[in-house]
Amino acid sequence: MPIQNAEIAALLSQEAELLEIQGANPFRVRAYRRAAQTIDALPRSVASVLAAGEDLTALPGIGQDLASKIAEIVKTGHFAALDDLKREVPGELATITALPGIGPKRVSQLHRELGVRTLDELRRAVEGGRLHGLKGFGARIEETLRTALAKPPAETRYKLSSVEQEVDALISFLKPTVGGGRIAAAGSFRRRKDTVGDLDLLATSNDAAAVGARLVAYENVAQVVAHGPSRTTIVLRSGLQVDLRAVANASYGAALMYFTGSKAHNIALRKLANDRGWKLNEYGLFEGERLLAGESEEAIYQKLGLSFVPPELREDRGEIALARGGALPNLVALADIRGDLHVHTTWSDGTASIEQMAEAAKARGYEYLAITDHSRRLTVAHGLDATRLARQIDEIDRLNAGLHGFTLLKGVEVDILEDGALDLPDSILSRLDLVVAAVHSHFELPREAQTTRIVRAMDNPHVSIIAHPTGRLIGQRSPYDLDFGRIAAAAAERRCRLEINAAPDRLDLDDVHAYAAKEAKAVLAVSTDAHAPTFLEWMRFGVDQARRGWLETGDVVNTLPLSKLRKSLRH
DNA sequence: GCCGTTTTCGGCCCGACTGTTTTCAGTCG
Repeated sequence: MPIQNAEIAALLSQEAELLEIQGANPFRVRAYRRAAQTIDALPRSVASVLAAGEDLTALPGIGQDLASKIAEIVKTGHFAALDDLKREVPGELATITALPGIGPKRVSQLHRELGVRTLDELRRAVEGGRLHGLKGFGARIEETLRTALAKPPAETRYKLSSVEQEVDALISFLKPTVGGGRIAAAGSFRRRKDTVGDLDLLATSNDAAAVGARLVAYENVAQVVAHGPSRTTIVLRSGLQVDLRAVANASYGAALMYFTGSKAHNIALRKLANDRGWKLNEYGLFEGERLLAGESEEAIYQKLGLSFVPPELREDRGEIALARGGALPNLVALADIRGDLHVHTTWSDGTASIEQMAEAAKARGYEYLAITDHSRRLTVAHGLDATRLARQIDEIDRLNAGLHGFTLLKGVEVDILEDGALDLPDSILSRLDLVVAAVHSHFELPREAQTTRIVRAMDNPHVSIIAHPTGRLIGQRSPYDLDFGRIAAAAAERRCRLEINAAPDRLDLDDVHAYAAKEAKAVLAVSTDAHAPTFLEWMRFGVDQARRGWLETGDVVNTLPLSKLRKSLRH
């Protein structure tokens, strides 16, 4: 099986780690990191890009040298330069740099002077008091190490939806200290990434120190990592790290921009500033000492000759070049969504009646709502057989007669069986307005079989949408093995839509896949998969991911008004 | 190692905080 992008990226990252420990040119290290990031976010597999005879040097941050190294990895499955490097620098040293307070310099020193190569050896060195007298290692660092070694920090990311609750609580807690100033969440949270590693808060206040002091006093603080006059870092009991930065009002935009990131986007912007002989930092855009812009992000982008880049696009995936030409996509927004095309009711495993779901959808200002209960194979969810589905169709017809300015669409979420056949006969599917098809079993099929299975399901002309196409559950279940390029191309050909499932623990497709789907000219549907009326609110999480995938209204089928949606569904 | 509407060589984002030091290196974001 061809090597996956994530594996290539991991090899490049390892190379960067070891080069850094070795003391290599930091820009060379960065080049490997950047290449790893580019490959990781690439919508198509590198193997298929190469197979198509395309040139990797077209990708940002990949030149001749890296292109040939990546080609070597794809061809042989090995990275000779990394293997060589591992002979000079033990690969396990990289695990030690993950400890707080220990970076490449100290790890290299530990290796050089104490022969430490692994976490275990480090633990023995600390316990044996062998760090005493080591230059640059004082009592505090030793204590930090002792703590970290006893309980290694788990690399966890938190679901966007759960961080959102924490943000609301923190902001209302800190609000009293900012006076007339502002407070906002930035970082990957503001970029609406599906998961958040740590939370970045920004405040403007006349009394910056007071904001930090208040954060340290927050009841859920488990640890204060750093606490200075303008920056405070704490860890909450939940394990979530919170970084607070306070600046003056005149720097709000610059600080928001800096703290929103991404890091790669910032570096690219600062380089643009440099090219003009200016300097960009979290306090503003400067020509010498003179402030050119700083209070708003808009003004800074404008000065740099760019249109405003929505936070969701700030990943250095080509957005800066487009912003220079004023050619950024006009991203889909929550207000563009006219209905939900995937919800459940008490007819299967939902908790509310069709009427209650319709009521909630109407209250959201929707024009339509598709009722898509499970099919018979999903017995645990009381899936519908053809007979019950026929009764539900009659029930919806009856309800529609009493509704005004709002329409219930007749649908189903039909199981895709192991061989790609559907769980209900065409005779009943043909009576529906739309058919959502989904994989709920046999997640372990090999890539070829899984891909063919889903393409076969799309071969059925009744199938309108493939639900949660990769099957991932964030933090719980990996996506099943798929050739997503084939899925997206097949969807485009058959005019079958691919879903962005907005449920916070799915967000499936994710941003990168959504982008790839658009590239393949497939159309998407953003749906909540709500099993209760309140969960219709999840739509915004789906729209967030759609925006991160560069989608515009034309890419999302449920931005269409009802009449056009109906035409589209008929093909 | 990458990259060029000043450049194919010489740059490469920038600052806060900590700890261990007496002026700064390392780490982090």
